[in-house]
Amino acid sequence: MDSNFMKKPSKATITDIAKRVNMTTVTVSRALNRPEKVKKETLAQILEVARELNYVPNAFARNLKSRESRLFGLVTASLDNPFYGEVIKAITREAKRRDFSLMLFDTDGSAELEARAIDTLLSYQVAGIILSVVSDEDDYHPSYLPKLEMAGIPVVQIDRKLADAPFAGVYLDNQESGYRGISALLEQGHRHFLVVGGPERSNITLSRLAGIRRALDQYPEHTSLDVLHGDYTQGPAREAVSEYLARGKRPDAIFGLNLLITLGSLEAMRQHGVSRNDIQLFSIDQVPYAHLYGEPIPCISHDTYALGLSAINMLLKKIDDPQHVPADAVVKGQLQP
Amino acid sequence: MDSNFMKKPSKATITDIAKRVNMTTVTVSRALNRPEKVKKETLAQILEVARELNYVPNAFARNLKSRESRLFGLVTASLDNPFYGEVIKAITREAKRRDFSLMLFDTDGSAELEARAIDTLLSYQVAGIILSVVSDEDDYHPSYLPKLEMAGIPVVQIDRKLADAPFAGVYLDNQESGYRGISALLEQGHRHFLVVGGPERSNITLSRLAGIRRALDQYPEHTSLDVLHGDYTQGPAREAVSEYLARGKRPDAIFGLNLLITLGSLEAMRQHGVSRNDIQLFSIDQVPYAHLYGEPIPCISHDTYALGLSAINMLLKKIDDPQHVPADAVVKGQLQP
DNA sequence: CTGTTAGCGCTTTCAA
DNA sequence: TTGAAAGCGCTAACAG
Repeated sequence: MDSNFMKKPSKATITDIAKRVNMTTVTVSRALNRPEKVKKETLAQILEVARELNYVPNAFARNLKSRESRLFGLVTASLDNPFYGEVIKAITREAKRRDFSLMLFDTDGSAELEARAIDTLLSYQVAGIILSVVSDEDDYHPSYLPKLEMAGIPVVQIDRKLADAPFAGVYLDNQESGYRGISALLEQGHRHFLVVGGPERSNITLSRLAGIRRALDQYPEHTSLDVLHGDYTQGPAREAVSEYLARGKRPDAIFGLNLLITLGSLEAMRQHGVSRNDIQLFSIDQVPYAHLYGEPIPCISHDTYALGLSAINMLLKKIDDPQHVPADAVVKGQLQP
Repeated sequence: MDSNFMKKPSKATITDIAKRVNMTTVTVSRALNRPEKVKKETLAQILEVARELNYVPNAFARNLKSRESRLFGLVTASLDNPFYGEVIKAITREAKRRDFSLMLFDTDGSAELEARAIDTLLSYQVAGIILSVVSDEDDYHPSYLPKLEMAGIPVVQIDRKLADAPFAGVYLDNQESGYRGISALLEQGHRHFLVVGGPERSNITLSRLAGIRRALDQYPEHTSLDVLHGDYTQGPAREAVSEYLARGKRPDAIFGLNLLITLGSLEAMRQHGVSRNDIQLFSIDQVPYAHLYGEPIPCISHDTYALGLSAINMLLKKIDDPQHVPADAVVKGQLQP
């Protein structure tokens, strides 16, 4: 091929340092890792030369030998979904505290990219993985699963649950959120609902819908329910709702089963000149900054920072004690405002 | 097929594969990397065994030998700042396309964490770094700079420019944005302004202010300008503006020099019962979803996706052709609405 | 306190 | 088409 012209900016190694101080690499390695095991003067000398040469340890060499990495992997379908903002914050903070670094992957909703991400993470011998899969439908059986199980590294799932994976996870209280959301709307006097969810077979959507149906079934008065499905993103939700409104439908309230769906619904309402006085809007997940704009959108909000924290702590616990068998955790929602 | 009784799933290596097919590691390695250089049957055999054993290449061993990594580093002060959402999206997408993985660091505004992030990236022999530093003040001279230069790996800065670093970058058109923003407000008839910026000595803030002052100086009528400083985050901006309003000050318009500052200012206004009819609000950077809520906040918006794209492409070009000396790029703002 | 030896998993000549 | 030998940078185990 080509490009052997690339000058290799030969980085300083412990061998270079060793030569300069007339010691062996072993001593240099020790000086760098267990300073107390080296004579003070030697140590000082080595450290100085190291600094002089801008020495940076080679993580690859170190890991190859020690079989231990300080790396976590985080895989999500969309890093830019505000829902994950706080999650990521929590995870990076805790990882940092424990001196781990993070490798982030945005799978952009693609199962193939998800598989690639897992492969890469595995090849980097990560100490643990936090995983939010692209689909939580029952028939999603990612091909990497056997590999991942066999690798024997701790995995914690968040938000979306893989149907048949033996990993613990942190999830939302989906049924309950649906139940409480629709109940709040019922209390306000609304009777006719449009619920906009994710994919028809997504378990999260199914659970939330189950909660909603449970509340409606219990309710003594007559109610009605229409349901639209999308893919948890804004565009499809907007289109579906827009088409629905175009058909002249006017429910009392629209219940978006996640943040982006709600925003998409709101867009559709605006397109059709429908105000939030005409149709009440309700969301699962809080719309960022909404409170700054006047009328906030009522919702079941989730403490996503806590979710991230819980996940990373499960991972860390598992790493500290591999015997430990973590149990699933659930983050409960809170009715806003 | 034989079942697997191994309790400890020690990872398979090419040595394991080699044994199973009665070949050497060399052949296995070749089969995996240059399939065309291996006899078809051998290849098929090797690939099958590899799959059977759930083989995953060890990136560390590979890199140690080949001195070439498929890793990028991205360092920013706050991953959860919406400003970076699209930037990250663009970068992850392009990196993915070229089969690079991303290591993300959130320095949380701490110079020390920034230094650690760079060290880690260097130790992982990353192929390139995209860097948005914690401070763009002239006297910020991070200690890692010599190390980073010496490492000789491509670095592209974004948004915030390190005063004395020899790296190219992608920046915003700060002076111009200030100029155009205040001009828009002047045209609307506003004359008395409060500008809320970042740190007093931040070059970005200085540039934007310079643009603002230039416009005001040119303006024939009498105008006035107050300036408050914060740190580019929401809390301090809110406090500063709140205190300002508490003193009874009522400018015609408040100009927030970035998104979080504007949101903080808006919070302060709400605290003091000041509506956006009383005081016009203007921002640099677009407030996400604001248009969905009615009255959007007028602003100079920046195409942050383009910014990220530009940065990653500079990096890739530099990697493809190390001779290439990239020039700084500037992303221009756009007046909204 | 310091050195010797050995090897992690992989790739790279060079040779067959 | 395949293999033998060597070594990337580092650290563990055992001497001394």
